[in-house]
Amino acid sequence: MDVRKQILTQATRLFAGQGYDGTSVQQIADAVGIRKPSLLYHFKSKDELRENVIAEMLGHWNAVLPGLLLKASTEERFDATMEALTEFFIEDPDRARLFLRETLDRPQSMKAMLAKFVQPWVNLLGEQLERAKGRGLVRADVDPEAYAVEVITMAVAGTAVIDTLEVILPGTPDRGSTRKRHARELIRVARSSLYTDNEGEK
Amino acid sequence: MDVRKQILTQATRLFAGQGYDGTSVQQIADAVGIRKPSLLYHFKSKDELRENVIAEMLGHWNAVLPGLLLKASTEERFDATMEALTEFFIEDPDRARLFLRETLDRPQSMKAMLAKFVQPWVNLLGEQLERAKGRGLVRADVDPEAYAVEVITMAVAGTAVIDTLEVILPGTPDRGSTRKRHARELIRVARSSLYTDNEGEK
DNA sequence: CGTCTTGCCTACCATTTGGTAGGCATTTGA
DNA sequence: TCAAATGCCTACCAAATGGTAGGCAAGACG
Repeated sequence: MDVRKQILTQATRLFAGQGYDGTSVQQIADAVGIRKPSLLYHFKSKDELRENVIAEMLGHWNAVLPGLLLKASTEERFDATMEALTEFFIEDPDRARLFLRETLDRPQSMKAMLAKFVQPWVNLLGEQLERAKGRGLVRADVDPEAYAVEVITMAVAGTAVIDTLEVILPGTPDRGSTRKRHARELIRVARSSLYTDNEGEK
Repeated sequence: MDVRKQILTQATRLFAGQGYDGTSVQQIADAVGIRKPSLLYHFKSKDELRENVIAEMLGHWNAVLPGLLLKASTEERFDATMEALTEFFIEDPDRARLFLRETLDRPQSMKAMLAKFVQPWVNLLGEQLERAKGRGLVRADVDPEAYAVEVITMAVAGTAVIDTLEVILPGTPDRGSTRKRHARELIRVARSSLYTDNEGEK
């Protein structure tokens, strides 16, 4: 079972970095250190391998996300959700790249996945935000679901491309601090555009 | 010269939709209605075709952007820049998808491009924002360049994937209105997270 | 007129692609 | 102990890939 895991790891890395079409089964086998047919013994086809790579990432996601979203929305600490979301992707930017590529390459299947796993939570969050709006906690002109979409996009895409976009940031010493700078500003933008000024800021 | 243009158009469409590696020269030729070697008569290689597709998009960009950024920063209407940026991509989402794919697929060459065409403008904007901060127009905790990166990411990636993410937005009637909803919230987020509350809001 | 260039074509090529057939050890387990 | 399953291999395959060679018609032009 160890080899299977290695294949998944290498496939994830390569798919995230070069895309599905840009990666050959041969390359993955080379990275693992086995022959191509050995790889195809573990995964019947390249497509099945892809599905397993995605499923693995979804597994991580689903293990963490629901609890977070629920906790955040009941306690009305919406920004905590987003911090956790950001952390999930920053922890391993390959996740973000993979997710983004899948969205670009297979929009239809991604729609199905989003409808199943993400939409219910966003709707729940939307209701909570709508209520918080009534109490003056959240800005009146926020479009809750659209806001969620923007923030998710910012977190996923931002993390996927930050290492490339860092050339824009002047005088940032190393990669780690660039990522931190990105994470901090992302959270600041998300928070300050959501809460009314007297509240959300502590 | 008409055929050449058609090739570029179809290649742009297909590269944006399926990626460079996911698109074959044959497919592009089919879309144009010519044979593969005829296409390779106009562009010596697939890679040269790609370069021309990118160059064409960059041409549009460079014709519009500098004037906008300059105007916006001298008049201190920073949000106007961002509205224009958003419009540029929403006008043709293939641009956003192409741009995003290129960033994922060829980060090195994208870095070079960004350093040359985008970074100077972001730095200029950064200085302006820093000054505006001193005068209490812009929030004190804004990281100007990081902010620009977040907003650019949101505009490009958001537009690239909005048609897929729309399943998250409940009860949006048609594609056009989903895009409008995205554009409005994007601008709201960017604006309200930049300006201090008494100013930027009219 | 005749030659040259342009633009497209058919025919072909080597290489790489995802995938299969089937053999050969090693481990499992009745 | 002996057969079956496991895990990896070599050898192969058809199809598709990016790209080349070279022909052929039509317009440009001295």
